Amino acid sequence: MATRQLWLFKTEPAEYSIDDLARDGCTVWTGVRNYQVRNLMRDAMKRGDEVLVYHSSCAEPGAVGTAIIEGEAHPDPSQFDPASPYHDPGSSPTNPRWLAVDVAFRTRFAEPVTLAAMRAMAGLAELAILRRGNRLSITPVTPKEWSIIVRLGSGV
DNA sequence: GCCAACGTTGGC
DNA sequence: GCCAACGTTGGC
Repeated sequence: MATRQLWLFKTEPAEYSIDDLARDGCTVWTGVRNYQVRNLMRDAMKRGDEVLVYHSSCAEPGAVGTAIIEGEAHPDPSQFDPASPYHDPGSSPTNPRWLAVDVAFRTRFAEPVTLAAMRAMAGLAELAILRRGNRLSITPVTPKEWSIIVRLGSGV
């Protein structure tokens, strides 16, 4: 079995929250419009990779649960939809510019792991989203970081 | 290819 | 709403 990779996905809960994902069970993670993130999805993300779901741009930013990648990256349908805020008139179905992955709900943390709590953990000093100026909506997570955050989320 | 202007992100 | 940080755009 290939090595399992771990990721952190940011989402604005006003737009799509962990509760929405729990309700839907599975969703197409659309709207990535950054080339670095697209390349991560295309080149590094695999079925079975696990995801920390993080709420950003909200009253209490933090990690709120986990999910799993259901398959390889595929063209993001929202880029072709003129009614979508993610519509990209410069992209065409024969040469799609943007990709999406399918993500399935796994767990909702008993306690949200707030940004402040993560900053307070020495073991998370290198976590990508805590680094100054980080703006990527998807970043890799190490197994050690994953276990710290999941343990905090379990309320232990 | 440089780089200034502009737009976006996201915490506070 | 402010602002730092960074990506993208477009004139040259």
